[in-house]
Amino acid sequence: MDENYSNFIYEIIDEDLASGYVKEVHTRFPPEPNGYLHIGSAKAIWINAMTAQKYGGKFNLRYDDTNPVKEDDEYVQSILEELRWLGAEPNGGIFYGSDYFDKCYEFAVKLIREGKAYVCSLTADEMREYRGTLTEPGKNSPDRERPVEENLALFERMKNGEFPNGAYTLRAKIDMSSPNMNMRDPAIYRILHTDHHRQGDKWCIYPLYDFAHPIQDALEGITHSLCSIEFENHRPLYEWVVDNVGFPDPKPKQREFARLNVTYTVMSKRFLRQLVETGVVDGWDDPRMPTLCGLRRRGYTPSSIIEFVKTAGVSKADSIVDIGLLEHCIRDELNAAAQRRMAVLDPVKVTITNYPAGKTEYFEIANNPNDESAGARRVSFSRELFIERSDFFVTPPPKFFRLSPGREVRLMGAYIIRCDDFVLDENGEVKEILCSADLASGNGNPADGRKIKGTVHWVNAADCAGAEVRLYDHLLTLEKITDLPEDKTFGDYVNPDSVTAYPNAKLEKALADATADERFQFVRSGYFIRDSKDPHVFNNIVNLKDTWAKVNK
RNA sequence: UGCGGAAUUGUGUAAUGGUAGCACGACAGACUCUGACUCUGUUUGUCUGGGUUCGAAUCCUAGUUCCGCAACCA
Repeated sequence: MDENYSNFIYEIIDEDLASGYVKEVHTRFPPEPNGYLHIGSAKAIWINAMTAQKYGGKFNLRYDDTNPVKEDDEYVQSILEELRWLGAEPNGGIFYGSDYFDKCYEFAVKLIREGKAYVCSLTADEMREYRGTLTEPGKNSPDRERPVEENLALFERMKNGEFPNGAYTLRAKIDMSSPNMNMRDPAIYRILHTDHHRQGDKWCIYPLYDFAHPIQDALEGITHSLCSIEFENHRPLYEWVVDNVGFPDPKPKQREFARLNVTYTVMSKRFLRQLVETGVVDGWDDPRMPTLCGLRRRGYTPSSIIEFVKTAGVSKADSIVDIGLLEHCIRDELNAAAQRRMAVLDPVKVTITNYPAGKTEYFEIANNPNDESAGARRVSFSRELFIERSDFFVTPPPKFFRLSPGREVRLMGAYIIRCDDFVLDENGEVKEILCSADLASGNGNPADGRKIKGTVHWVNAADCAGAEVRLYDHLLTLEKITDLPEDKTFGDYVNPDSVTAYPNAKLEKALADATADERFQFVRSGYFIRDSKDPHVFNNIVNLKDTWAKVNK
């Protein structure tokens, strides 16, 4: 990797390498399979995968599946697919946290033997009470000094299923008066009589994140465990586990970076799930979702997402990156690579009065003006066409240089036409525009050398029967990201314009020149269709099917 | 009121004692078979107050603001 995205992460790695503490850098991406990956996940993936790549090391995928009540196989496959789609092949292997349950159990027993863990009978409420508060120290559990033999016996009985959920926990014996709440004798095992998506009913006790994660990292030989900032307070506990379980050097080291936030959307799986479950969106891959599968359907390429994450950068400061940057990244790429198609979204009829009825001719139009190798396509032309309603003004505003009475404009790739007249309907709306074409100039430049300032896109009316286009407007727009009152659902915070636009967005008369009967998803000239100050927004339409085929080889 | 983080232009991010740079956006101009793309140019920033220093975004000091932590979630 050529980019220096974060010195504060490289620093420790460079040191470890220089001192010889670490021979080969090994990172991991540890998603909990409890939902679909989103663009925030892409940041974590990129940081871990690219760090490994930069140092010529390894990168693991590890499903962090230690909580069977929240996880599901449904998500396991999608996570791997999306990792690969992003190009982050886990060259260090694919693992499951739950495959280390035996080891975790063994290490827990070891801690008990050494007097570093004890079985506690406090209820959840009592434990909270004993823990103290942010400003007051906690107090020791009455079970804290339970003899080792007793702890061992009790823990084994926990494992054997002799107790109901919540009856006991196994706790690390650290310091109930630590200013870091995570160090106040954290629970490391709990009883949970629930089948595991992978382990079935083998276990009824499950290790908690703070215990399982450092063990998983150490067992896989992870040298640098890069995670998001909310785990920074957990780092001392992470190190406590690694040290006290007694892993040999090089021990894994945790370092943290700020999560990715993007304007007008949220990453929280809890919220995203709510959108799916309440039917606000069609599913996790709804094009308005910030999930990777949603972005993929919307036409984002993996490279554009990586580019976005890379450009947004890495730091430890809270920030919200403008969605405009994401759009810039895809525009930049599609502008160079995507094939153009013309489509008229809000059509008004144009009749070429000096063109013979019944005649059809074809123009060759470049698929991508920036890329000759993309070739050209044949586009049919006849007496009746449609153009964009916004490309014609009866009384043009200043600096408008498209069509209006008496003015000339270029039909893209075809004739120059002049508006001679127009017909209004009973509501005073323009119903038809009557034009004459400069047939002598054809699709070339005018013979007399006059300059034609405007160019508009168009479609042959004959091609339009039955064409259907589906538009996906913005990503979900939210007014508030964090303050969600109890009595409100997530849907209450969705911009109604964005939501209602969706089911109504099938445009009956949308037209595509090349394959009029196919359904397209649209990107305009490499530009996503979204709110824009420019009225002339629907220009060249990118055929995403082709783009996908190209990008996904 | 405890602990741990973080504050650089509209947004994001560089610069570890030596000209505050880059990207996105915005604005202006050129170009153009779309006004897009491209090209050129411009504007705006070191949270605050002290201090050290020839020189401070950077070091010291006192504040301010924001984020995270009191699950048997991750």
